Amino acid sequence: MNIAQHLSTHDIKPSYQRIKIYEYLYEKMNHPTVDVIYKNLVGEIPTLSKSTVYNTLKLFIDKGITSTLTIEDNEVRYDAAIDSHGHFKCTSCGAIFDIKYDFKDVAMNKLKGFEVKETQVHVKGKCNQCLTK
Amino acid sequence: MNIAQHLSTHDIKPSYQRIKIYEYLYEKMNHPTVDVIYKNLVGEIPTLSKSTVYNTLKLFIDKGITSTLTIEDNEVRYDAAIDSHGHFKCTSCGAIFDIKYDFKDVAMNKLKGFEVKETQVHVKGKCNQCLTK
DNA sequence: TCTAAATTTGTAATCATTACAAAAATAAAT
DNA sequence: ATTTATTTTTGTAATGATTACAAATTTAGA
Repeated sequence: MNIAQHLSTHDIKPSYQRIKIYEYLYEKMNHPTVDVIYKNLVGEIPTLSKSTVYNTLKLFIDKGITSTLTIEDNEVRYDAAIDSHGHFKCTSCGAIFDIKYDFKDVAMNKLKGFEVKETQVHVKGKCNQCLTK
Repeated sequence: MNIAQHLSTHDIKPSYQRIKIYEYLYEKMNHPTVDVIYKNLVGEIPTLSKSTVYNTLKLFIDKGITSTLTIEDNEVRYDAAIDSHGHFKCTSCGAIFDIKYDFKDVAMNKLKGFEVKETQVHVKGKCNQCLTK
């Protein structure tokens, strides 16, 4: 995928920092926190500021090409995927897995007459690998 | 329900503050933040400290009689209900509704061999009342 | 009543995030 | 090509929620 083009299409001027940040999100798909993004890019962009990371992610969210997940009370994570999917966090190794779910099955009985804009499904436990150790 | 007894049963000494805080959680069922709990009780308990609210909620969670939900990135809310249920937050009036869902329907395909400890379902949108205004 | 333990409280420290203004970079205009 | 305006980035300070911690208070036991 051409990232500069992707940004432009969504009304975001493709600056160097923005391209790098989106590239990181998109290629790693590791649901990073701001801090993780910053630490991984500051080597390549020595002048990078955390403010820029915050600003850029906020812009991405405004323009609809990034979403957030808050699976742990104290850390916001970012995701280049914006389709409805859930997340599993392994409490042992910390890894986060995407999970698919069918929203039709979730809670529709109670939500008659409500307008649903966004759903988040978060699951915690132990992953396959950690269990077999 | 006898709150002092409920606390005792769960290995929590029923101090005045603890009873009042649990009573608030249990009777209001309004998924309050720490700040909301504090502001609502400080009239009745003038010496109350926010530290006590934090300490007490942490204790309740440790002992398994309270759970948390983080439907908004920046505010942790508390719930005396500990059974698996989801939450809908109206982005217009701010009200939070409990919603039931059947976890069997959520994500089981991907989670083969995983050990699930906790699930959270968060939905945002507009509630019935706000839509008909 | 005295002593020890548990609980509560207030304040300071921490940490993520936001606000904001200056600096740097980019684009537009002459 | 130079100046001017606009956008983006950066660094620092401010904010706000939460945690750490030690002193004060309360409760329980001897």
